[in-house]
Amino acid sequence: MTAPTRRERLREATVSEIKTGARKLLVTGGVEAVSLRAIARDMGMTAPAIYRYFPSLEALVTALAGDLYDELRMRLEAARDGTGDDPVAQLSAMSRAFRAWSVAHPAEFGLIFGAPAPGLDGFVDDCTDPDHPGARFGAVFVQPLIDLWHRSPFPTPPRELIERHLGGRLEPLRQSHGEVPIEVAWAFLSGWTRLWGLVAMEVFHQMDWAVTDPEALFELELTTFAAQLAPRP
Amino acid sequence: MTAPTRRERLREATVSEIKTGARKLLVTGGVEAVSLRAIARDMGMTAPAIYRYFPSLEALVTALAGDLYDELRMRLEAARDGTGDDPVAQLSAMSRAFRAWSVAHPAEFGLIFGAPAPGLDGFVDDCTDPDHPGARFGAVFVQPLIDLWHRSPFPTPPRELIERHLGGRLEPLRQSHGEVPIEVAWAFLSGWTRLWGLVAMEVFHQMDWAVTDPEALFELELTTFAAQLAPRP
DNA sequence: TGCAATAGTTAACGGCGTTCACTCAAATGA
DNA sequence: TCATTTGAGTGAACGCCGTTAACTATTGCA
Repeated sequence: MTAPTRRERLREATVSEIKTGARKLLVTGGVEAVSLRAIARDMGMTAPAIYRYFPSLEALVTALAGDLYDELRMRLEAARDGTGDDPVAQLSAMSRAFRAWSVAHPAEFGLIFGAPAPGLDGFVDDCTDPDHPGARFGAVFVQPLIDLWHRSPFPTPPRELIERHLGGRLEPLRQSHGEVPIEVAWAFLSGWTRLWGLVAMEVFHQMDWAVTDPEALFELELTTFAAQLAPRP
Repeated sequence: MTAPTRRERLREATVSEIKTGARKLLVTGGVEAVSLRAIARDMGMTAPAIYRYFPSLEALVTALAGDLYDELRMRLEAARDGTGDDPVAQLSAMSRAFRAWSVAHPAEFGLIFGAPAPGLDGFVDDCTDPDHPGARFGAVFVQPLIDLWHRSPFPTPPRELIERHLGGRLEPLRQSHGEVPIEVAWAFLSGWTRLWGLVAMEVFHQMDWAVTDPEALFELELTTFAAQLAPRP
C-alpha cells in the first residue's frame, strides 16, 4: 500500500469529474441524455478521451449506478444511526429516508431501480455477489429485522406456509447473512417489496391519476406496516 | 358513421404494420432499440415515410404504450370473467394474469410501468383522464373491490386514520368511479402498490439476489393478501 | 379531364458511440 | 542527463440515429 502517485491523483480527479458530469446530465435530461460527447464538451475535452477512463458509455453508467447505490445506502445508515435502538423506529426512519432520497432524485432512482437497460443486465445479475453495491444496499434492512425478531417476534404467515413456498429458495439471502430465520426472510421480502413498490409508483408517476398527495399515502402505509410489526398479541 | 374508404383501410394497415415492427424491436432490443429507421427498413420503406403516420418517434412509442395497456387490461378482464363471481377469487385471478403477462413481456412491462422516458411524461400525466388507457387499466381492479366491500367488508386501518391521511386527496380516483368508499380507495391503492411492486421487482430483476423462485414468493404474498381480504372476524 | 390530397422518395443537418492513427507531455530508468 | 516508454488527449472517420425540406408519383374526386 503505497501513496498514490501524482498521475494516480490526476486520474482519480478526472474520473470523478466525468462521473459528476454524467450525473448532471442524468439529472437534467434523464438517462438517455447521458452521452460521452456531452460530458466531454462540458469538460473541455473530446469524447474519445473518456475511453482512457471507461471502456464504454455503458460501463460509465454502470459505475455511476454503483455510486448511487452507495450514496443511498449511506443515507439509510445515517437515518438508522440517528434513531434510537428500537428496530421498528429504525426501519421507519430508513423507509422515510429511502422515500426522501428517491423523490428528491427521481432520475437516479430510475437508473438503479427502474427497468434495466438491455446492456445493464450484467450489472443487476451480479447482485448475487454480496459485495455488489445493490446487495450491500438491500442488506441494510435485514439486520434491524433480525434484531426485532429476536426481541419480540412479529406476526407472520404460518411457518409451514412460508416453508412450503420459499423453502429452499432463499439461499442467496441467507448466504449473505448467515442465520436468517425464515420468518425474517419473508418479512424482508414482503416489506422491501411494499416499500419499493410504493416509492417507485410515486417516482414513476404511476399513481398521479388516483392520489394527489403521495406522501400522505406513504405515511399511512408506513403506519399500518409498522403496526403489523408489533409483537403478536 | 360511414364505411372506411379504401385509403383509410390501407392507412390503417400501414399504421398497424408500423406498430408491429416497433413492438418487435422493443421485444428484441428494449425500448432504445426502437428506431424509425429500423422499422422502415424492416418494412421496405424509408424512415421519413413514417412521419405520414406518426409525428415523431415518441408519439409512436406512446401509441404503442396505449395499445399495451389495452392488451393487458383485456387479459385481466378475461381472467376475471373466467372466474366465478367471488370478488376475492376474481382479484386473485387478475393478479395472476397480471404477473403472467408481465413476466412473459418484460420489455412491454418496462415501457408502460418502468421509469417514464423524459418525453413520455405527457403520456403518464394525462392518466388523470379516465379515458386514458392507463386509467382504464387501473379501474379494472376497483369494481371487484367495491363488490367485495359491499358483500363483506374487509379489515382496513381505522377510518379516521385513512381520512386524516387521504381525506381530500383521492378526488381523481373517486371521480372515475363515483361512490367509492374511502376504505375501498385505500384497499385499492395499498393492494395495487403491493401487486405492482412485487411484479415489477421480479421483472426488473431486483430480487434475483435474494430469491431463486419469484413465482413462489408471488403465490405466498397472494395467499396472505387474499387472507387479509377475508371478512373481519 | 384536371385538380388536390396523399404516400412515398432522396438529400441533408446535427447528434450519437466507437475506432484508429497520431501528437505531445510526463514519468522512468540507465 | 538523456533516451525511452507510458499515458492523456486530439482529429478524422464510420455507421448509426431523429428530423426537416424539397420533390415525385399516385390516388381519389369534382
